Amino acid sequence: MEDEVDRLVAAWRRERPDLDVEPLEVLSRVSRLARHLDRARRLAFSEHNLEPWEFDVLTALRRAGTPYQLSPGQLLTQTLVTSGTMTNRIDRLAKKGLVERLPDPSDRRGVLVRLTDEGRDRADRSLAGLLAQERAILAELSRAQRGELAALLRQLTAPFDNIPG
Amino acid sequence: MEDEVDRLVAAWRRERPDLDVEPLEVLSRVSRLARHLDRARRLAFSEHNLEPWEFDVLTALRRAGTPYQLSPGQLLTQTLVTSGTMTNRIDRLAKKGLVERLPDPSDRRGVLVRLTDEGRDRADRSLAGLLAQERAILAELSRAQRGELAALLRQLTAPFDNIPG
DNA sequence: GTTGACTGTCTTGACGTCGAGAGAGTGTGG
DNA sequence: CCACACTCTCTCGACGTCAAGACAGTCAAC
Repeated sequence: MEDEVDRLVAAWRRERPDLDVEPLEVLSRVSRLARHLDRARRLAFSEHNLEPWEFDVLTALRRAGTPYQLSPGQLLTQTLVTSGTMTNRIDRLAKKGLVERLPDPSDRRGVLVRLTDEGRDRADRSLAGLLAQERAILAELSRAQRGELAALLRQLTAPFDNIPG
Repeated sequence: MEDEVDRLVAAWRRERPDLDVEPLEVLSRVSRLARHLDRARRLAFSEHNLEPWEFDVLTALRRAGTPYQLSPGQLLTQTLVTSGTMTNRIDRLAKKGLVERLPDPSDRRGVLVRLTDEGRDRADRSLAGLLAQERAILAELSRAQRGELAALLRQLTAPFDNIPG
């Protein structure tokens, strides 16, 4: 089955036969698929009255385990946003009663963001919804193919995640 | 090599052993990698004084071939943005002299967006830069692996690209 | 020809993100 | 113990995106 990137690559080969556009076969697909996923997630979360960015923060805290708290800095590296954005997100989530800010007892510059009980419930319920949706998207592939795909992607993400950049 | 998604999945297995989080192995990596790619592209384009969104529009027109023109609607499907966003992008590119708006001779509702000579040069020059950067990122994989990865991703993107959604 | 559904583009207002930098606090080397 | 470089969070203004809807134009059925 052909996709939009096949058409894109064919067009470049016609217009710029002097260039090797093979990299686009992988990375343009990654970018476009991510964009489609964003849209699908937005739709799935709207049933739970959650925005994708809210999900990202709440689940990062949920994953941390009891007592469900992380510093803003730790949340940054997990969600790949800037510090200004995270301050804003925490403000809005706190106003909705899903998280609360506590002073970090061991560093007076620092802050700890803690999930409230309601925040924890919202995180748990929306995760199940997300997984159902993602399973449907991945039904195109066999279990073995999904494993291969995950392994190949890991090779590309690992350098970004480990060499801090 | 471990990546952030490995840590994320391990955390869920500890916190929610009742759930099957296998889908995250693939789709969280796609989302995170796309985010890293965005940042890298922004950096690469800044050498050419171009924003990623400008690149997306200019190259879509460049790929169309002589006379380098497409309707706003065609640009929408290629760039996955909404119509309001595209209107705004075209306005800004027109103000910079990289594209111009022409009335569509065959449909008076319609508009054609055409690349100017300078727009074309910018598209061509920045594409080469992007490809170089992407080649570096993909050097982690063998040629055969890149082919496999592209094929697996195509299976996931094709439904989105073909069933209009 | 008119009607009515549809299409293509643009307008508007709200929202979220970013980049740059400020301010408070830490901790190490001299 | 003091300076200085560094870390952490927050502030601010500019910007780009989105969703919803307005509006003009098209086209097929009658």
